[in-house]
Amino acid sequence: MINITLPDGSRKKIENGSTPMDIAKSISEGLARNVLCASVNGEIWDSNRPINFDAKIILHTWKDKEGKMVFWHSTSHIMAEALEELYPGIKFGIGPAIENGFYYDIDFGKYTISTEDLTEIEKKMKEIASKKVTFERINITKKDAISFFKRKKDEYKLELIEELEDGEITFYRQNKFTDLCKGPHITSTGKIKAIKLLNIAGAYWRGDENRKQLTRIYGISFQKQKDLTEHLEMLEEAKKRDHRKIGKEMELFTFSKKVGQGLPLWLPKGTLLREKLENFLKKAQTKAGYLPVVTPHIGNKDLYICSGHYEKYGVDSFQPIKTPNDDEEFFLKPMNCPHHCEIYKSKQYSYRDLPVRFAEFGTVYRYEQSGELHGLTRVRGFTQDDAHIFVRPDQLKEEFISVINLVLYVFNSLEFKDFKAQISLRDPNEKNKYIGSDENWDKAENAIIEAAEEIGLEFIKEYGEAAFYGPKLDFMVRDAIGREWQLGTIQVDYNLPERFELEYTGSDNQKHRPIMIHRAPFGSMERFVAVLIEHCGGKFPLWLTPDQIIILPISEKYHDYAKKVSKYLKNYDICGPIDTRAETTNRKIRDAEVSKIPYIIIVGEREEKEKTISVREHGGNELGIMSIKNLKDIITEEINKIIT
RNA sequence: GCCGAUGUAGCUCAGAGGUAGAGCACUUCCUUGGUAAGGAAGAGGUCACGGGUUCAAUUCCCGUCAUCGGCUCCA
Repeated sequence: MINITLPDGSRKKIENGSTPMDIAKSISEGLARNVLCASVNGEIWDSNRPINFDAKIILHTWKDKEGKMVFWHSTSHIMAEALEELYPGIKFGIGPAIENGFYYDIDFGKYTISTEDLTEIEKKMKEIASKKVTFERINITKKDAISFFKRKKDEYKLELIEELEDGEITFYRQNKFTDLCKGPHITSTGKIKAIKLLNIAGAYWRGDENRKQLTRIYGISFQKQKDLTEHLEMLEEAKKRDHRKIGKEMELFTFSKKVGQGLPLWLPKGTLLREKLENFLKKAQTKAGYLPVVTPHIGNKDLYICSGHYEKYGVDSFQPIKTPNDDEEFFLKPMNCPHHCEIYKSKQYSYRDLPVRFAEFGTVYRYEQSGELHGLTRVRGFTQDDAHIFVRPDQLKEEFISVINLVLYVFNSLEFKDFKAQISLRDPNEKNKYIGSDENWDKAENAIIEAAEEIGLEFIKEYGEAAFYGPKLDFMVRDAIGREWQLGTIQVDYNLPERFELEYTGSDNQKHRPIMIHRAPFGSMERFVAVLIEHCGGKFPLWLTPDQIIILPISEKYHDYAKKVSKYLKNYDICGPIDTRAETTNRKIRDAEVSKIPYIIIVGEREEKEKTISVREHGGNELGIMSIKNLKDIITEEINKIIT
């Protein structure tokens, strides 16, 4: 007999060699039906694999990430089997589960494959799944494993095996398909009831661009058809909310081949939206003691040699702009911090002056690889809502806390309710990758962690994700349809103050070095607007939307009255067009609804006579006849609720 | 940058070796309307760009550029 402990702390004695499935059955039939895999002393485990030692057991179902991952991983094996049947002789790379589904990297050799083929592969997969066979775990010696894949002439698997220790190698087999795999897998292929292959892409073998590019097929699977339908609907919804599509429809921004790839052009409506965001943050920053600064778009080469960026990013990233006569070299600025350091240096500071906070909506330019550009989320010229804060070491934690609070204020105001924080720390094994002393790194990392803990911010730690000059705290927000985006960032930097020899005079009358905090709550205006568009599907909150109202005169006779209404509202910064087309009212209403304007104002004979307006909210809710002042009050009150 | 796909009117897209079509939008006219598409007419395209094959290329081939899906990268 062995002892097992369940997550609720309860203990059970079971027969040596029992499986997680046996344990599930002893709890309930329902659980046994749903269990997909288990954690055994923290190791992920097949539900039909015997346990012969005392262990802590967690049973995983579809509800757990582990359950889904195993389910999807098993589906990728089924895809591989289907592919091998359809395209004999192909070779396999790796086929893991990912956040939403699975993929397999395949060397198709002589075959070419396109999206049209996916339907047939799916069909084959369903056929295989419906056979309800088990995934069989096979322990195999390294020698036998090698000879197996030598027979298959699969150099990719052979390469993987080479790196494994003899004795720890396992194969998994379902039907005729056998794969190198450490598992675990679900018990029966029959659990996979709904499969969808999503797309095909190229992927380098082992992520190395110097090695062969394999064909990657992405897919997802579910236990119920209904779940697949829902997932596909979510993808549809994401497509509808795509900021590139909405940006075009709502005339927010555009791109031009002539201007250049990755260089967004903000249209009037987009600019209005962006300026509202900027003003909102400026106001909050003023309250928090930030000082506005403005710096030019280029900087002398010496500036970047001093900052160390030139050395780090080198001639590849920095193409010089040369002055005609005296041979000076300038660079488009890829970040604002060196400029801000020089602003700091322009005067002397006492310890009483700190923290000093310089804020600038600074536009920067970075050469992103052409294949990486994507709408507004990845561009070559963008504006950071940047600020650099210079603090004394004893102020670091406190200032970090107030920056976190500012970021949280921004997210709350913009209805991003669901977010998490990631603290990026050094890779403890590769400390030489970073600049700055060990001691400073420790201090900075601890300050961030303590600050986050102090205000009760939930966070995860990621080792090896820090910038080369310091640790950071990034915010990931979850949007309305569940996707995660990285937005705001706060970074501690001991490096630049050192390189720029920044100083303040302490109470001891000695020179001391400040610490610098880089921070950007939005990250970049471009990226943030993109995420905001997708979060709200183009239906912006009232205080941000470029047009809050649209006025629809019933006929031409009421155009003058419409203009009066518009003028009145404009006095209170309530803006929007008048639809003067010779169209029916129904038509104008429809178009106004499609354009997502929050308030539709209809004026005709009655309204003109009574000096009123008829108001309808976006979505169809009629507010009825009211005075113009009444609507003004409704709108200003709603806006004031957010912007306090 | 790499692999693959795509590029036709302002937008969404159809089409074919013999120099182009729809819907929406736009303009004009008729209609003067009451809470999600009134009617008619018109205008609008070197078919991304540059080569090649051909009697003939927007269509086939090659290259370039851009976009999309990934990979790699990201101060």
